[in-house]
Amino acid sequence: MDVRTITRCCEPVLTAPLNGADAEELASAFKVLADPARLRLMSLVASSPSGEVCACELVVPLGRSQPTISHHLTVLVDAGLLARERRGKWAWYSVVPERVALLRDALAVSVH
Amino acid sequence: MDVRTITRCCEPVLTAPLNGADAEELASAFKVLADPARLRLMSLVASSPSGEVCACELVVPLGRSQPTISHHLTVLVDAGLLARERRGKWAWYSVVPERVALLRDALAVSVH
DNA sequence: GTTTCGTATTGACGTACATCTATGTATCAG
DNA sequence: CTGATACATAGATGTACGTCAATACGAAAC
Repeated sequence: MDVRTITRCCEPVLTAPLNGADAEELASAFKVLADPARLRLMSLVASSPSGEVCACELVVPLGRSQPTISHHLTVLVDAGLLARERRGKWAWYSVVPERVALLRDALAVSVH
Repeated sequence: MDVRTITRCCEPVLTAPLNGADAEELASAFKVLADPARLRLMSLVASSPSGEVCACELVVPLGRSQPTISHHLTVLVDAGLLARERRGKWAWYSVVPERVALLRDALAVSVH
């Protein structure tokens, strides 16, 4: 998903019927979160005191190969959930809270 | 996912590091929402004035076969997101807002 | 009982994707 | 320049799952 759509994604699921396009977009967003490795990466980055984590600190705790971690981090960055900043040889990642909040708001419950 | 776990699922993603088991559980929950057909079903049921919808009203708007709709509805029920009630030949579905709220709360953002 | 209708299940097929190994790219040290 | 380090990319493989046609199940009508 294009990060530039961050201000408009996503329509609430539970207030009005979703059309096909909005459903595809929102499903793609949830698909990024629908993986245990990516959820753990999000939580590790978010729970860091400094708010950012070097990729080198993420391989061991997840117990996956370095390419796999790199792949998941790229997916999260492409989805706008993480921000990547390169410093020399290292890549530092931080959570984009506005993006998470948008997905959260998509699950707003309307009381009947 | 077992509906009986409704009161404990899920750990917040962004406040503390997720262990493997919690990550698996939460990923399974999001996986249910990571499908456009299921999101549209949720929105159609939720936006019904009466709060419940007959399965017979859900096939045409989604443009999929009846078995496919039935499959998705079963997935949503098994995940605790929808409740099914049979009345004679018909099956009526309603949203379980507490369950949606739990997933929503799992995306709570902790401000640094 | 028989038929009809609404829904659920089964089995098959194709696609998507998580993961790995191997390799490429970029940066720093010497 | 050379080697080492950190990360990304490419290609391959196995599994998961969305979808359908066909069938089974169950309830109501006659």
